[in-house]
Amino acid sequence: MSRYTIKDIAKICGVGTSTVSRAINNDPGVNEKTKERVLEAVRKYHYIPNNSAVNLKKSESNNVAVLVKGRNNPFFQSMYSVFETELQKHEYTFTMREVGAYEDEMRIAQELIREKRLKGIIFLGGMVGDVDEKLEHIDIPSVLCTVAVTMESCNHSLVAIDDVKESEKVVNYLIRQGHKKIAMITGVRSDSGIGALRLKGYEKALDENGIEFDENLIINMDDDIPDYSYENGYVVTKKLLESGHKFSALFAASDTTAFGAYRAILESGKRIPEDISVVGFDGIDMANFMYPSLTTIKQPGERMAKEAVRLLHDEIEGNSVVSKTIFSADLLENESVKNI
Amino acid sequence: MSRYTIKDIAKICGVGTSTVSRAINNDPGVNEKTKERVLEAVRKYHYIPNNSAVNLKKSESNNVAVLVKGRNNPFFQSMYSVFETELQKHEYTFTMREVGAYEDEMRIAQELIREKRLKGIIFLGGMVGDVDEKLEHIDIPSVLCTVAVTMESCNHSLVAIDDVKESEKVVNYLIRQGHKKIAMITGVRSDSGIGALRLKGYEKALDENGIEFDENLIINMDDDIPDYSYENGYVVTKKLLESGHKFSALFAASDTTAFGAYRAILESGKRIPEDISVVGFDGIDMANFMYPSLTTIKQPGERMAKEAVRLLHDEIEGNSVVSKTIFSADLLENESVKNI
DNA sequence: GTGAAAGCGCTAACAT
DNA sequence: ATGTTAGCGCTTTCAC
Repeated sequence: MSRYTIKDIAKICGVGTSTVSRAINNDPGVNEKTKERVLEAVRKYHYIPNNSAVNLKKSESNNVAVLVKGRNNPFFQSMYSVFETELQKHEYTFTMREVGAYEDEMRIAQELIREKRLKGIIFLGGMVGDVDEKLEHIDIPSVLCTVAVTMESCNHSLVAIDDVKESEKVVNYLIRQGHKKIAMITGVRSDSGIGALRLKGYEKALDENGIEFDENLIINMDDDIPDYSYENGYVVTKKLLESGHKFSALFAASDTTAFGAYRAILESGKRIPEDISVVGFDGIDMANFMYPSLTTIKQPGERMAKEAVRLLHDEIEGNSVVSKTIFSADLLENESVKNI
Repeated sequence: MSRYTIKDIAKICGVGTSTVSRAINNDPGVNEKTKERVLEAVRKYHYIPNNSAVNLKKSESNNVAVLVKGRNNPFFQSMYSVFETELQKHEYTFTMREVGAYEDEMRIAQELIREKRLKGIIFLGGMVGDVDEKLEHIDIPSVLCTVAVTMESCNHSLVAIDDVKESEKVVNYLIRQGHKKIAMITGVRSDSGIGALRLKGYEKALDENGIEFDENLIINMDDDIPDYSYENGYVVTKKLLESGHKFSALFAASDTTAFGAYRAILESGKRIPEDISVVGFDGIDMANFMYPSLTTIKQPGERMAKEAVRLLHDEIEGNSVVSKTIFSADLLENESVKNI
């Protein structure tokens, strides 16, 4: 079965290629009848344009790409449909591209920019380190979304929450509920992203309340297991419980980690929240269906995605160049914390 | 900041474009020195080839695409890295493309075939209805993976499990444990995919054991909520509990649904498995960290992905045309079932 | 070992 | 309203 090109269709219909092109792309100045004839041939022979040729030819497009690092992050899942809807509202077509842990997101971004003649790009997740340097060669409007950078360290458009502040918030909440011995599961030892920021918030909260920092209650995720996984939360919590160090509350750096922690705690015969209170971070769907439901910090994923599109659009339209939006996240008070 | 093309680099280096092309693509017949010179310019000016042009020009590639319907299905998550590794082993480069619920997967497949000059394509998930008709215009080797088709109804390469048989297996297990009043959460009313197949297995198991089918114990997922979501499992289980119909065991059509069901059951004051036994289907990671851990049917995701690649490779190499592999899934006996 | 040139399939002037 | 044609940026003969 052979593949038809625009030339074939033109020949079949006895018209020029440009007429076929116009008919396909709904160009106004085409006779209704010829148009119908062309479209019928298109259907009949299952002609599908070659996007490589289209992209190559067009000097510009309305494509916007969303580049995701850590596609399986459940927190991102609430954002995908929002990106899609919002970009469509602004008449952009969009491409979602996942970048693997091993891949160079900047390289991929560059390839995409050329290949699809992107108008703009949104980076979702990832992107630690010197952001400005990394983005140096991205010569189209771009917005960072949900990346672990601090305001100051970055000279690009940005949508995020203040991980330090929010983590401080939830730990303060625990303290208000009477907890003093608060354990924390933070990122792997080498982590410099959200794990580190959330740990910083934890430390600040303790400090403000005159509670002494106890290294024994800080536990890093296991390097040999995917970080922020259920299993990691389970394994390290189990280790913590076995260590014998006492604590009345546990702050997990993510809801998924908290889920693993639940299992470890319950398995050890302890109850949540009667014996140990637990809080998470992210506010993913799962938190509400855990039993007891998980008290956590809920990031406003939908609003963040929407704002990222808005900033990108502004930048594309030239209305502004660099602007940052830091959202405040809400404490979602569920059942996993006991007032002692 | 301007974008460099191969011509620019050629000019800068004082060579022809073909030399640049050869240098970039590691063509053997290039003088080491010129090659070095070219690559340095490439680095210096951040030249990145335009993939559209590359794809357009090349008459064939080693690209294989994996087209996923329902990317967020957690069961698929264990498969992605396997596809990647296995395809790489066979020297294929691979593209993962998600197709939205609203999108026409066949259209996208066709576009991809032309755009990337695909050698083969794997369809992961989706694909209900008349598969043969849908695939009629896919003129490259293709393999269906984890789709809800029955062996007979499809004349294409296929990797799957037998949903009916496996569901029968888990229900039989419940019956062996002494359960007679077994409720089931199945797909939405209009579902003709896995929900329907798994329901059929349930019916068969009951039938074989002379247990009367009780319509009151079958509950469809709610149309107004994403199917197979936690929430759907929660909502319908709650409804079932409130209906007052008695049952000692609950079979949820997926692990995620079972997770929602857990919450509904526990919230109602009942215990798992003492009061109600629960089983799921899929065998995703989560099942092992639920409390109690969920007894379920574990689909061999990794092996299925591997086999899909093998079949595709065979087909590409012309060793075979159509072959089907039906894997058997294992009953994962965890803690959520009580012997009564 | 290297360059010139043809052409992949399409769109968009520019003609007519 | 429609056809002709020049490239988009690259790879790949084919000469040298």
